[in-house]
Amino acid sequence: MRDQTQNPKNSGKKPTKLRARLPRGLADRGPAEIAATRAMVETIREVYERYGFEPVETPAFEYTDALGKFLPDQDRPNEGVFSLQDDDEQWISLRYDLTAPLARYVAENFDALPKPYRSYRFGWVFRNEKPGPGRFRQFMQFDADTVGSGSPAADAEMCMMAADTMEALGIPRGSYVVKVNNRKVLDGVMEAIGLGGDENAGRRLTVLRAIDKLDKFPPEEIRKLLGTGRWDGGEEGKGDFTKGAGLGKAEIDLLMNLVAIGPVTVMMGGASVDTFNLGTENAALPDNATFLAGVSELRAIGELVKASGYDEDRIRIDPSVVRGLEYYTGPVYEVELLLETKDEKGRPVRFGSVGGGGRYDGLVSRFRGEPVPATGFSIGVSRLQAALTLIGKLGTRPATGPVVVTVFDRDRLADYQKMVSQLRAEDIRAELYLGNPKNMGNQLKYADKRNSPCVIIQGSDEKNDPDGPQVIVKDLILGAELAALDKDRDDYLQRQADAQRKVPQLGMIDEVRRILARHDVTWR
RNA sequence: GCAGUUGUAGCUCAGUUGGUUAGAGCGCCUGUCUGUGGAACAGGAGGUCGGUGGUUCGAGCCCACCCAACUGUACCA
Repeated sequence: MRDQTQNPKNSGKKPTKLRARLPRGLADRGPAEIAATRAMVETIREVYERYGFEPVETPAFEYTDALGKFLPDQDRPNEGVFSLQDDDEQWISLRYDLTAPLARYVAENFDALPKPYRSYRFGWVFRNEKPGPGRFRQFMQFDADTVGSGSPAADAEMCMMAADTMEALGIPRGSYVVKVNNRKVLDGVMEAIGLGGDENAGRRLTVLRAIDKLDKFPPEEIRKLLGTGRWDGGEEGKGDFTKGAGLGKAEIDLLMNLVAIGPVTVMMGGASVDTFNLGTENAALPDNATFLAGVSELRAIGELVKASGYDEDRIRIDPSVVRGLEYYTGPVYEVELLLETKDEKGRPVRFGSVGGGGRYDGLVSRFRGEPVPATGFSIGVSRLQAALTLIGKLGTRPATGPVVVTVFDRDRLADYQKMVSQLRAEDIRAELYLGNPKNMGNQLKYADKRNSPCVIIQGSDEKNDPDGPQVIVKDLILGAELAALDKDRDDYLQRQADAQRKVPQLGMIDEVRRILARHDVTWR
């Protein structure tokens, strides 16, 4: 190749630029999102503190075996989680939730902690899965857990706190619901229809997965999943086939009856065996010990929340709630947003679950020889934030930028810098224009992009004003409104006068304050 | 993972039956503008046409494979 500078156009190979790009399922976050997250986290934190929980944080990495079932095998060490091998060849993984690390922390510090131990924490968690709309490979959760109490009061408290948190975040009563179920209820029913025992563990899992999809598919599709299986192409042989649980019609009827009351209000405090719609087929069920234990635990929770004044408009029993399949052992809860809205294409969007939790009595015990009951609740901060933004509960208005002091005469930089300092001393966000000051237009464009409330200008005319040094304070927000306005003469002239005022330099701070107050700018 | 759809400028998209040097709008940069952003006008930068190979005198267009994104589905502690 010859001299490339002579013919840059046809010289062929340009040095290949590195393409700036982000791995899929991850997202950058700008000032508006960061501010929104901060506000949400602070609100949630206040509620959790009020309930007596204290903060504790654990790192993003844990030994893989401490996280649970994912012991990486050689072929797919990163299935589901992000894992890597440490110097000493031990596998460590990025946490995929905040519960398993807490269990490790509690077990490791068991003797020093007060029991029951009540703590909260928020942070990023990571899942190596296919991302989708609203599903990321890094997202934020906010958890609260009570370790060392098997009392239904601990579970009831989680439900009430979930409800309080939703309302603190501005979601009106009736626009959310905390749904409560007990794993033992479904386990008991499955035992009663002959799915008990280790040899049926796989089928039980299939049943739970099918029931968990009730909010996604109509009942007839769920029946297919409970029976022989389902084609996702809509008809036989089309698309992917999901193998079913292989249940007969009578068993499917029983399960569907039980679960069908899902959306129906069940009186809290009145939960009994009769509450559950079991049909007439299976008289043996009310004798099943697991089922009865589940019902009795639900009743206990129901009575507690009822006594505290939380009615069915906030907390309900819903036998269709399944939640995580791995470690929940008893009560499970789920917070669902009932709001609907439209996406940018006008299609209805349902937010569904924005949080959940349950009792995980086995998780801490794994590390210790003794039983350690625990219950916890987790809010999907990222998902809830997306929902709140969409329904307009979180401001999407970009944060107001700093006051920009423009540079008119290059050799008077020191004067301008001094003005900046004066503003900062008064707790006003301010900065000197640091770009090329050759014309005023560029400086105003910059301030405009920064969302500045106003700019300060001082040229020689103002500096040498017969009435003493003056500055021009230009209100950019008002100026923007002015540009959009229809020309109603008097109004226009009045606003124009307000939008840019010449004031004595000594009155600069006051004038800036006036503008900040006019537009309600606080930078908080 | 499986299935379907789609890949052309930073963004949204044109691009004829395969035919010279691939276009538009918006955005970006520069100038008109050594005293004013959101306006106007003029100019400019920016493309391995997702990648590789093939068919052809000739491929953005046809074929094969690969990659990525989107949608559904599976998994989801």
